[in-house]
Amino acid sequence: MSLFWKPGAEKPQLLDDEEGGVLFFSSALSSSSSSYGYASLEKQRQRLPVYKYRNSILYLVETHSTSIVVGETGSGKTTQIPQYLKEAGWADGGRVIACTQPRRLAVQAVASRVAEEMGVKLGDEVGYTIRFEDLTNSELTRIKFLTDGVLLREMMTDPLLSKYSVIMVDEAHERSISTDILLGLLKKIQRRRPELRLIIASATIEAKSMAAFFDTSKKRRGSDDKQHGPKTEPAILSVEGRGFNVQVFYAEEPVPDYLRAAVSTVMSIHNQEPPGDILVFLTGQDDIDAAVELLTEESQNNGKPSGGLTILPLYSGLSRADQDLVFSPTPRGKRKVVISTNIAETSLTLEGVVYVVDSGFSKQRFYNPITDVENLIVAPISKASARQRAGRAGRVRPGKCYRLYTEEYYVNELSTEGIPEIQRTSLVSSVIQLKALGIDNILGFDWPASPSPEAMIRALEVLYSLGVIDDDAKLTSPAGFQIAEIPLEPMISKMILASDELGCSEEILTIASVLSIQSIWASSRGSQKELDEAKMRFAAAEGDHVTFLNVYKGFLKCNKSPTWCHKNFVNYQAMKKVIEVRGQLRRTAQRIGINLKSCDGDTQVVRKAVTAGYFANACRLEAFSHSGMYKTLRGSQEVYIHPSSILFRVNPKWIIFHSLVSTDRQYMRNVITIDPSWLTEAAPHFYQHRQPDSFRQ
DNA sequence: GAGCACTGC
Repeated sequence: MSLFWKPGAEKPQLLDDEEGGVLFFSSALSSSSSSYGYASLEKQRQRLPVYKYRNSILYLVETHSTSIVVGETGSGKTTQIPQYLKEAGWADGGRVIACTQPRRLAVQAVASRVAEEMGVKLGDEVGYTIRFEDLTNSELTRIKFLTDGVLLREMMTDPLLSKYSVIMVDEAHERSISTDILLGLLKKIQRRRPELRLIIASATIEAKSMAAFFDTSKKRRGSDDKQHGPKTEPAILSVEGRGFNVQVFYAEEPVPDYLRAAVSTVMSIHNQEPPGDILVFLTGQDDIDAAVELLTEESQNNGKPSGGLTILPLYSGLSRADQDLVFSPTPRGKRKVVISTNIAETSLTLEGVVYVVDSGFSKQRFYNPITDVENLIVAPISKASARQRAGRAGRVRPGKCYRLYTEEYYVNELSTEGIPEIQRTSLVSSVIQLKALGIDNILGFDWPASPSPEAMIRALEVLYSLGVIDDDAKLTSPAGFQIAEIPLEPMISKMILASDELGCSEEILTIASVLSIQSIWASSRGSQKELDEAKMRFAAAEGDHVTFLNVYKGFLKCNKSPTWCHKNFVNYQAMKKVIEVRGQLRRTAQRIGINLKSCDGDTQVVRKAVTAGYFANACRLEAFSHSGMYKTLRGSQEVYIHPSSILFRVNPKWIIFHSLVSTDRQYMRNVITIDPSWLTEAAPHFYQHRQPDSFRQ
């Protein structure tokens, strides 16, 4: 540490190439090429821990089909390994080195860093591809960063990924669905392309289980020695990180209320510890808002005026402006406290954090294949998560982590790693993707972690009912192939397909785009009542989907004006995204032969198209229910219209919902009125046998 | 009259 940064001066550019969490200092980023010369960049590269392993890594990649690199935060593996490979000739002869990331932001940030280090223009020799953005040049690009989802899509046109010589799958420990599917498929590709090299890079992975997955040497024992090719047994290499030491403290006794415990822990840190920001991990918006309020109270009773704390919430539902507040520098004499969801564990990196308070819980998605319902449940985190959270305290100097659970609990109760996403979600999208890649035996697919047979069977049932697969579980033609081509949930894609015949594709493309955005309403600002009133200006008696069409129309009519959005409680950023997604879907729709046509306000055909995709979510109002209770036609599950819906308290007799949110009750979000006769029209195989009973008026 | 961890094509 011979370099010191003078307070008040511009901070040096910081770029986290490990967790995918990146903090941009835009001014530093744009001026960096002029302020840092090539030599200093080269020196920076050599100071990274991974530099010592350069030759070992190149040797392993040369001699092994698969290499597993375990590198802790700050090791430099993501930015350096692709460059080492390039320098060693792996990109010669027109070949390309690929490096995948789970997140778009990480792809962009790492690519621009590497381009800068190599002194080339981003998009030439070094490029990246994410949805909506392809900054590569097929002639020039030798190192390509991309999201793992994009690489999966690329396999649809080039199943063997033949242009790549080395594929590095980064952040593999996160075990996202796309990463797992990608790993399964890459293992298959390796058999056909022995010259392909894989690098699995991760922070805390159970390297041995990953190595076992890629180890095909046993089956080939005896022939291995005679072959001149690479060893099929994976190599494992560990690279140390560059983070500072973090001292971990545990609760002496189990904590009855983690919210209060978190607040009092923050207060005692504030009162007893030297300066440094505090990051608190809680589970969700509710918890966080409550903790902010409680902490604000406590800190005001603390003697000092305003308590010396700047307290900020952080979760994805916040507007961009509110999220950006956590990055603003802490005022002199103040201490910043950020109370956050898991978003600060991987997606966002906060500099200046010295203390972490870890509740030990997070919200996790679980899927019930019997009811086909996904739930968000507060559950204990894994040891890997706990370590990751603690590490957030050691980015700028040695830090401290306070765990609101006992050491015994950590050792005995927390699982080593989380449950892979593939075992916690509906498999409908994954199955259709594999089918489209020609993997017909889904049950026999070699997954890094197998999903449950129940979930696989349920996915096949759903796809069959949508007409995506036939009696032999093969993709139908053309419908199945068309639906696989659209990058959305198969139910939405089916809706788009149906809109072609019904002559309302323009409207359905709008609805599909809105449904794929979190929310188009500006919810965090102003009172709830005002938002509700604003919504009523767009309200359609037919339901939320048609209401979305009215908002979209208004947005176009005012020339996409931010002022109009503000006035109408519409989220401007979200609407811009709707336009973007819609544009992409429109191009995809045209490519697969869908006629673009508007139904000019005929909402009946629009609702029929929605029914074609979501018939399984049909509900009927209980005849004598005063509380607005509905029952699903399939399964007779008790459900209620969510208060955010335009049809809340209207309670039409027959409706279809887009999704369920389960809390104390099952709430239907985004509902639309239908005529029950459309159900048998849309899905005769699904509803015919139930007609006598369920359809009585 | 109540609530949406986080990604991604």
